[in-house]
Amino acid sequence: MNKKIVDIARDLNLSPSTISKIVNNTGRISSETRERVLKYVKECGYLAMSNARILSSKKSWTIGVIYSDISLIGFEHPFFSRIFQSFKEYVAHYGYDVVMIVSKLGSNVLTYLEWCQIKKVDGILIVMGNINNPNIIEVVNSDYPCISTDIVMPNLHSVICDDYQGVKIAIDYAQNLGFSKIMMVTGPKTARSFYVRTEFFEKEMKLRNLKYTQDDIITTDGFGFSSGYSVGQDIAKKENLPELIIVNSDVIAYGVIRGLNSMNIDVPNDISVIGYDDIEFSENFTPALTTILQDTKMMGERAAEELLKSINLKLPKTQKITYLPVTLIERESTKKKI
Amino acid sequence: MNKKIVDIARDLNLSPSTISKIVNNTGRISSETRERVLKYVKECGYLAMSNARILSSKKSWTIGVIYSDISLIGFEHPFFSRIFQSFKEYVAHYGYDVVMIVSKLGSNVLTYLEWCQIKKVDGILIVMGNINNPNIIEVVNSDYPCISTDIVMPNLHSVICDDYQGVKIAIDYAQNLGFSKIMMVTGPKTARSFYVRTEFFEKEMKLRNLKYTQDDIITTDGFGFSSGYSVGQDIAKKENLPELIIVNSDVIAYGVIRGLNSMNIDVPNDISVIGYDDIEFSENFTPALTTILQDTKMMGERAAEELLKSINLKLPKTQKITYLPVTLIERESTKKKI
DNA sequence: TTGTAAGCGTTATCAA
DNA sequence: TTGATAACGCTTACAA
Repeated sequence: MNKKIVDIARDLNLSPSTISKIVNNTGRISSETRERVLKYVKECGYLAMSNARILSSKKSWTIGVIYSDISLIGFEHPFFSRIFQSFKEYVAHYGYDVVMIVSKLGSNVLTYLEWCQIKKVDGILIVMGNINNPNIIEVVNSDYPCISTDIVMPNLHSVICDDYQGVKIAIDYAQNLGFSKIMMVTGPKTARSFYVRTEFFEKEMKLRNLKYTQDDIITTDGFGFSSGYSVGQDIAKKENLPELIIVNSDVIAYGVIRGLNSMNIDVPNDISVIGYDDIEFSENFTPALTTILQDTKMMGERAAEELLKSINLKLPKTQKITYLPVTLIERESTKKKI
Repeated sequence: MNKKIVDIARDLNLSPSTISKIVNNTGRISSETRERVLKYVKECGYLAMSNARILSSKKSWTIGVIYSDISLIGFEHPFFSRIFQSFKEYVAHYGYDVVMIVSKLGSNVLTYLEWCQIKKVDGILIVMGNINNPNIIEVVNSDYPCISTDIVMPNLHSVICDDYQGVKIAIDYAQNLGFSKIMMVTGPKTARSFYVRTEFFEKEMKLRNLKYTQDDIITTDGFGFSSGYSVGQDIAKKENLPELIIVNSDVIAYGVIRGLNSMNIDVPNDISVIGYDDIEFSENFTPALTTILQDTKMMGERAAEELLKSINLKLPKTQKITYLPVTLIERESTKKKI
C-alpha cells in the first residue's frame, strides 16, 4: 500500500499540514525541512490522492469536455478531434486532467451543468456544440469558466478561425486565377461557420462588384460526402456554369467534385474547386484539394491557454471571440483561367 | 448552493446514512421512507458529490484511457477514435466516466500506474499502445482491470479483429478474381496487427500452394501516405509485377496506389489493390478502395462490455483474446482478371 | 516555521 | 428498518 500523507508525516516527525504545504509549494517552510521532506517524498513515491484533494480544496484540476453534442458528428471527425488532442496536451502540461462530459450517467440523466457540479470541474471546453441545446446554454451562463472552439454565443469566449479572412483569401485567389463567376457551397446553416461564411461571401462579392445571385449560394442538406455529391450534380445541370466553387468543408468538397465528375465535368479543367479545413486527406484526394487551412493545433492550444487564464483570473463572463488566421493551401483542384 | 446529503437528511428527519442507502439502492429500507426520500431528492435535484463518494468508497466509477502512447498516431486517427467513441458511450450507460490518462501532470512526471492510483480508477482501456513501453507493461501487470483494443500481451485481455480471417478473406477474394501473383505491403512490424498479418499471409500462401518470395512482403517505414507512396514506386520497378497487392492499412494503400500511378501503373487495370480498415475516406478515394472492414463500433462496445465484466468479477488476470469478425468491402480498386 | 484541529461530503460498520 | 460514528486522505485557518 502506498503511504498517505499522515504516514510520511509520522515517519519524518512532522505534521501532515507541513507536508501538504511543502508538496503544494504553499506557506513558508524552512528550506531545511523542505528539502528533507521532498527527498523522502521522492523516495517513497508519495502522491496525493486526487479525490481527497479535490474534496478538501476548491480546485479539482479537472476540465470537462463537451464533444458529441451534435450526434451527427462524433469523435471521428478529424477536424475536431485534432483540436481536442492539442487542447489536452496543453492543459496536461499545467496539471489538468480532461474528462468527457456525458449526459446520461448510469440510470440518471444529468444536465451538463449537473455533471460539472458533481465533478467540481474547474472549467469547460466546448469542442463543438449546438447553440440551441438548453444544456449548453445553461452551462455557458453558469459560473463555470468556458471556452468554445466552435459555437459563438453571449457570455462565451470562443477561439475560432477568422472566417471573414478565409472567404476573402478564397475570393482573392479566385480573382488572381482570373475568375469572376464564383459560387459558394455551404453546409447546414445551423453550424455557425457555414452560416457566416455565406454572409461574408455576399459581402465580399458585392464589395468587389462581382455578380452573383442567390442561386450561386447552395446549402447542402448534410455534413457528408453524399450531400456534396448531389449538389455537384445539380450544379452540373445549370445552364450557366461557374468558373470556381468555394465549398465550406473539405468533405463536402470531395462530394461536389465527384458529383461534377459524374456529369462529365472535370475539376480543375472545367471548374476549379476550393475546399475548407484542410483535413488530412485533402492532400491525397484526386485532384489534391486546394483548401483553406484552419490550424487545429493552434486552436486547441489557444483555447487551452485562454481557458486556463479565465480559470485563474475568475473574471466575469462576457462574449469574446479570438480569431486565428487561416491560410490557403494551393493544390490541384484549382487552375488558372486560360 | 446545492443541498448536501446532511441537508436533505435533516429536512426529512432522517440520518445521512439512510439517505445514502436509498440513493445507492443498498441496504434494507422500508418502501415507505424510500419513496418519501426519493421524491424529495428529485425535488431538490440532489446529486452526490463525486469526489466525496470516491474518497469514502472503493469505487470511482472512472475508467482511465491510454491513447496517445505512440506519439506518431494521435486522436486524429479515425480508426482508433471511433473505437474510443463507441467505448465511451457504452460505459457511460453503466455510469462510468472516462478520463484520459496522461503521463505528465503539471510539474511531475507520472507513470500510467501512478496516475491510476491517485485517480483510483476502476479499470483501464488501452486504445492503442506500445508493448515495449514499461509504463504499459507495469499497468497491465498491476491489479487494475485492463482491456486493450490494440496490443496483445501476457496478462492482458484484448478485443481485436480476426487478422487471420482478414488475410484469408483477402486471399480468397484475390483467387476468385483469378489472381495468384499476390503481394503484401505492411506497416511497421512494431504494431502487432502489421506483424501478424504477414505471418498469416505466408501461412495461407503456402497452404494454397501460391508462390511468393520474401520480396513479395514489403514493410513500409511509417504509418502514412508517403510511406506507401515510395513502396508503390518500388513495386512498379520490379521486373515481375504482382497482380494484386494486399496493403494492411487503408492510408498506406492510398499511398501505394498513387506511387504506382506515378509510374504509370493503373489500379485496378494493371494491378488490383486491397486495403485494410475501411476508414471513412476509402469510399471516396479514387479508385474507391476495396478493403477489409474492421467494425470499430463493435470493438469499442465489446471492449467496454468485457472491461466492465472484469471490473465486477475481479478475476485473476490472464491473457485472453476476443476475436471479432471482419468483412471484405468490394469497391473499385480490384478487378477480375481478364 | 511548524502544529492542531476542523472541515470537505460521502459511505460503511455497528448498534439500537 | 434506522441511526451513530468512524473512516476516507487531504487542505486550511488558526494557534503556538
